[in-house]
Amino acid sequence: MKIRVKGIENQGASGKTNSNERSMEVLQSIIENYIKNSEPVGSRTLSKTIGFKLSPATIRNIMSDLAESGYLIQTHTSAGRVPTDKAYRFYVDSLSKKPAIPEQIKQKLSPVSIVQGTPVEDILSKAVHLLAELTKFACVVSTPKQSVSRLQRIELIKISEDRILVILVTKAGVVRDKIIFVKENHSQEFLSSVTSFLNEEFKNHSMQEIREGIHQSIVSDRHRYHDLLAHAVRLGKKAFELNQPGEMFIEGQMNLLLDSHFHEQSSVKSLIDAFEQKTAIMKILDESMKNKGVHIHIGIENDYEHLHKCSLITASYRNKQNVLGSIGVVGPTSMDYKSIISTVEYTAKMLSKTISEQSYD
Amino acid sequence: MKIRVKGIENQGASGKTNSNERSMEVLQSIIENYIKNSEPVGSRTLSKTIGFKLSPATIRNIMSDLAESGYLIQTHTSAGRVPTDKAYRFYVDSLSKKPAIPEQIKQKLSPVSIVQGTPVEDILSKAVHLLAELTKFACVVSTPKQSVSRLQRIELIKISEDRILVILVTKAGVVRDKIIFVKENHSQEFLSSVTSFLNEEFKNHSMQEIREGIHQSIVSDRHRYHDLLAHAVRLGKKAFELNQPGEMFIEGQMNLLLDSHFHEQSSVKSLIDAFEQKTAIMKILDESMKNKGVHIHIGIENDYEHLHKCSLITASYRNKQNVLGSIGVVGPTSMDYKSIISTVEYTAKMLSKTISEQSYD
DNA sequence: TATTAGCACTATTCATTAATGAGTGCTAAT
DNA sequence: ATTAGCACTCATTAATGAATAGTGCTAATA
Repeated sequence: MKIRVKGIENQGASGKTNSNERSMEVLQSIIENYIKNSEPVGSRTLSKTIGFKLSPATIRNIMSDLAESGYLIQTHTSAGRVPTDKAYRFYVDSLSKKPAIPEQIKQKLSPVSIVQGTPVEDILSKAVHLLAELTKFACVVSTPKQSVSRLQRIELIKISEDRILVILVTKAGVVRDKIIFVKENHSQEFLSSVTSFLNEEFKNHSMQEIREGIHQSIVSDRHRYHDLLAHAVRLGKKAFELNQPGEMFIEGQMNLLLDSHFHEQSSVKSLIDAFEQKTAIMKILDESMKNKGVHIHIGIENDYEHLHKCSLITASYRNKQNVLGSIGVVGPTSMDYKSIISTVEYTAKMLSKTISEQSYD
Repeated sequence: MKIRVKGIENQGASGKTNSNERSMEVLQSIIENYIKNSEPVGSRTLSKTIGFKLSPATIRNIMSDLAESGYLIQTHTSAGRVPTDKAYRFYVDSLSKKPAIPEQIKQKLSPVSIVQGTPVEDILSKAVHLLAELTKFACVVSTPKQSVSRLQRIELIKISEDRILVILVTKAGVVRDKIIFVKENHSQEFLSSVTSFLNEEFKNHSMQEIREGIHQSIVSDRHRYHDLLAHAVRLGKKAFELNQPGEMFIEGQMNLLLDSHFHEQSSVKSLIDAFEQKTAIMKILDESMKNKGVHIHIGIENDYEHLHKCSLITASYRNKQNVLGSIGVVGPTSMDYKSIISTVEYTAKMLSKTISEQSYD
């Protein structure tokens, strides 16, 4: 039986790091070649692209090993090799220095291009649009979670006898509205006093805290306030109740169709499903908020089956106080990770900067 | 030279309405057949589907005439015939009685399924989502134009020394916000008095009127109000300045990809462009607000070249007072007009009903 | 001992060809 | 006016074979 150093994995077992490093380099070349041309790469081609430092035969041997270790697959006997998700993971993990952002992209993403006073939603929408334009893939951005954002101001506006318009303004600059229905016919003056009570009491608290704290207020402070203010708290409870699920903007879905990797009928159908019920992507965006930096989900790593042929690159954005949401790219597993990663990262950074400038504190 | 009754067009010229009616029926059958199967329809097939009332040969003659009059084309010599946009126009115009809406659709679109107190944007988004689900095409809806909608309430909230958050609530139930920048450091009390002045002055007026009238106020009323209120009007002017361009929600773009008619690379590219720069579709939606009922734009009738392979079915929605916007479907020219038309119509109706119930008057 | 050249083998792709079939247009018969 | 019949056209399909790109293995080589 022939003994061979088997690619990257068992570098510990065999002392020979040399042949191993070479395997890694070959794998990297294969991946970059495939990313560039979207075609299975063969030994001869590869030998050429690395400048004939290794003969096709040698490369074949290495490739064979890499295939055995699960980094490459062949679509058929006489075809070249294609990187697996495992290969992409290796590739991404071994990426160290990020490429410089092209000046053109920098300019497009410059926060200057956003008019002062623009609502946060519009900024997000613009950012995700730009990202889609730059990456030529589908892009998503999640709107700031209400629960974490801090109250800047609440307004209660009487609309009719039994309807009150609630407007919540958060420090992040997000305005949410909702109508609540009430049995009592409160006067606008009464509502105004409730408003100032709620503002005094809860300004700068997060929605989460408010929702949890408001019941306490009722209990502990009941004796302090007269009956009217008990009413007020009940009203406030209703007002803060709106726990909006958190939205998501999608842009450039159609870009994916131009990509050769999604030409097969089946994967198109998958993508449609994935975007249709947005929960899976939303979950990934949420997850991305928990840690700093860029997050990368490659193909099969995604829990959601319909995304098995996609990779997602996400990064969170924030204002001075809090992480607010995430922005990201959805593309084929063979996307150009190097440039996409840095584009997403830069976009998120600019987005954070812009929003921080617009934030109310 | 052979003389023949040439299809539908010259029915005035030849007294023989009989053969003409038959042409129409044949054309109708061809269209419906094509809509159903998306395949060129031949004389034999058609003879079968209409129950052998006419022989293939006769049908061939009729078809030949229809082709000459521009209602049918052949993709190649030995293929069946395909309806032209002109044919669809004829077909649509001759549609009279609408089919009953299936109970299932009625249920899905029932306004009951919308929670009370939902912001208008959310209602629109839900409606367009449902429409896309029902029609399996791409659907669009335009948000209420600000200019026509009437002011319910304006609020000015001090955010920082130089920033004021303006919130406009319209009678249609739309809430818009914007930050304005000011040089003077106004107190919140001052802003409150400005707020009540503006509310008193402009409640129930359309944004359009307000924008036009506010300058007059400055001129004519300057002597009536002291200096402080002149300030107020200037502030108001800035506040009402925001003439948001009117947005559009798109849903189900991906549905179009599943449609066989858009499989060719070129038409996909066209569609992407069409949805990318939304102005063309927006224009059609705007146009649709001017008249009641369902509007139909078939293929080549669209001004915008990228939409030449699409038909748009639109209908406006309204509250009790005003027409607010339009909702519509974008699909292939060979869509099932009968059912799509009635679905769009019904959706618009339900949407109007829902919004009217939510409206603030 | 690692590398490489050489060769047999395999599977795809591409162009060519031929058969099939759907459909038309025309002419003559009804 | 309608229809049957027939020649003709063109797309689609399947089959064939040549060209091509690739592998795996073995033996020669540095």
